[in-house]
Amino acid sequence: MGNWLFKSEPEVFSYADLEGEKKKTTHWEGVRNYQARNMLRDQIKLGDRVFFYHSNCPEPGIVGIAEVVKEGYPDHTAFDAKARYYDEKSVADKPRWYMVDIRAVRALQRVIPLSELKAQEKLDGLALIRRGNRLSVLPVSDAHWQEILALEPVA
DNA sequence: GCCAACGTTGGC
DNA sequence: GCCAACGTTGGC
Repeated sequence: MGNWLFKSEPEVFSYADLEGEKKKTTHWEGVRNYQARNMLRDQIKLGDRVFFYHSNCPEPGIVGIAEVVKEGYPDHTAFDAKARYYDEKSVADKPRWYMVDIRAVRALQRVIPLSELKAQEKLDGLALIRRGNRLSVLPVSDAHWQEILALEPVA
């Protein structure tokens, strides 16, 4: 089973928004980066776990857990000329962009802030805290997943 | 294929 | 708002 971290700007789509969706499920649309696309299309599998991360906000950090309920399929929002994520170079018979569906599992008891993740020696190598990594979809190793969850309990 | 210009991400 | 770190684009 794979572990991932998905970034979202809470002003655009927050973890609470995910919980408010029908069946607490959404399609992870709008990823327009080839590395992230490859993960969505090829590597992210049904049942994989996802940390939901809030970026570009007062307290960036991990706020919840979701799971993959549908594997990679074409991101149809790229086909719609009126949609925010329209890409004229992606067409239905040769889609350029992919997405998966995720469902909310639970909110964390507290936000685990980026600053705290950075301070953990045990999380060395975590893609999120490697210099300059701006991908919105990132892998998380089993060991790192466990280490992060171990940070959750409130003292 | 190189590389400068430009746009975006996202922490601070 | 600033700016570092990328990714993309397009001229050559």
